[in-house]
Amino acid sequence: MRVSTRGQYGLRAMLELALHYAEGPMTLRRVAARQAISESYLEQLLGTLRRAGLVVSVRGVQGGYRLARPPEEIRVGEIIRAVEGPIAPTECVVEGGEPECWRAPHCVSRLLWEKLRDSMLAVLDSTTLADLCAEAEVMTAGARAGVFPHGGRTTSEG
Amino acid sequence: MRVSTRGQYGLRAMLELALHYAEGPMTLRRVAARQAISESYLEQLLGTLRRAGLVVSVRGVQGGYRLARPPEEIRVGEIIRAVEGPIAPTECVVEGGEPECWRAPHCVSRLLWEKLRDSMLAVLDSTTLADLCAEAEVMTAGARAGVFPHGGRTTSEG
DNA sequence: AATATACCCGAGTAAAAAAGTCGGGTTTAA
DNA sequence: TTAAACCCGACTTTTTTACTCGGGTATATT
Repeated sequence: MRVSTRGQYGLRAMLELALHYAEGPMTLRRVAARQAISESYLEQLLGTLRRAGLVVSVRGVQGGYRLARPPEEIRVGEIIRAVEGPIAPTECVVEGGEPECWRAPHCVSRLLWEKLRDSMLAVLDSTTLADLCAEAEVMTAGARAGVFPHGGRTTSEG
Repeated sequence: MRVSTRGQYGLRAMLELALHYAEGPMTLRRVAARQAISESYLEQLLGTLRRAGLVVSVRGVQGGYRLARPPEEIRVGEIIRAVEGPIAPTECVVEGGEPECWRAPHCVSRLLWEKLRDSMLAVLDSTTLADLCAEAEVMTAGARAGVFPHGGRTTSEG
C-alpha cells in the first residue's frame, strides 16, 4: 500500500516549484538537482503534470516550468491523481467507478475499502501546496534558530 | 496506492472465518470456494496468517482453520500487516522505522505521508472483524429471504 | 493398519507494473 | 547561428505480484 516514486517525486517537484513560485520559471535541471531526482525521469513526470494542467512550461533558452496556479489552489490529491491515476485502495472503490464486481452488493470488505479511501482523500484533498510551504517555512525557521526540526519549538527568544 | 490481492483475499478469508466462528474449523477448500479464491494461493495466505498468530489450523481429517481469537479482538490492520507488511504510504514513514533518508529532517513531504499513514491506520486499526460481521448482518437483513449468489447463509442462527 | 482428508511448505514461473534510460526533435533568447 | 531548454515516444531493466506445483505430514475413521 505504497505511493510509487512517481507520486513521491511528483509531489517533491511540485513543492519545489511552489517554494520558488514568485521567481520565474525554474529549469528541469534545477528541480532535479535540488530534489535529487534523475533528470530524464523527472522530465517524464513534468510532462505528465503539464498535460494534467498543473504546471506550464516555457520553451527555449530562458525557459523552465512553473505552477499553472498559485500554491493555495493546488491540492496534493490532484498531483497524485495526475501521476498515479485514481486514488483508491482497491479497483472496486475508484471514485466514479462503475465496474463493480459481481459480489459488490453483498461485499462487506468493499465498505471498509470505501472508508479507507475516504480517509485518504480527506488528507490528500484538504492539503494544498501552500500548506506544505508554510510547514517548510516553520522548519527552516526552527533550523535557523538552532532548533532541530523534530523538536517542539518553532521560535526562540532573542 | 492499492492494497494487493493478498490484502484483499486475506481480509475476505478472515471475514469468512469470522462469520463461521461459532462452528468448528472451516476447511481451506470451503473458504476458497465461498470467496472465489484459488485454493493453492489461499493456502499460502492462510499459512502466513497462521504464522502471524491470527488463525489456528487443525490438521487431519476433520481439520481446517479457525480464528485464533474472537472476531472482536482481531483488527483489520493486523490482517493487512500480516500479509502485506507494514502499513505506510512510503518507506520513510513505516511505524517504528529507523532508516530515515538523509533528507528526512527538512523533508516536508514526509510530514504529509505521516498524516496520510495515520489516517489510514485510524480506519484499519479501529475496525475489527466483528464490526464487519455486524455490517454483513445488516446487509443480509435487508436482503433476507433474497437471492445469494452462492446460496450462502450467514450464521447458524435459527 | 490402511486410507482418505486436509494442512504444510518451499521452489518455481509467468505476467504485470514500476523505474529509469535514450536518442532525436522543436522552440527561442541571445 | 548557437546553445539552452523543453518535448516525446520507444526501449530496457528490475522488482513485485500473483499464482502454480509437487511432494510431505498429521489424524479421524474404518
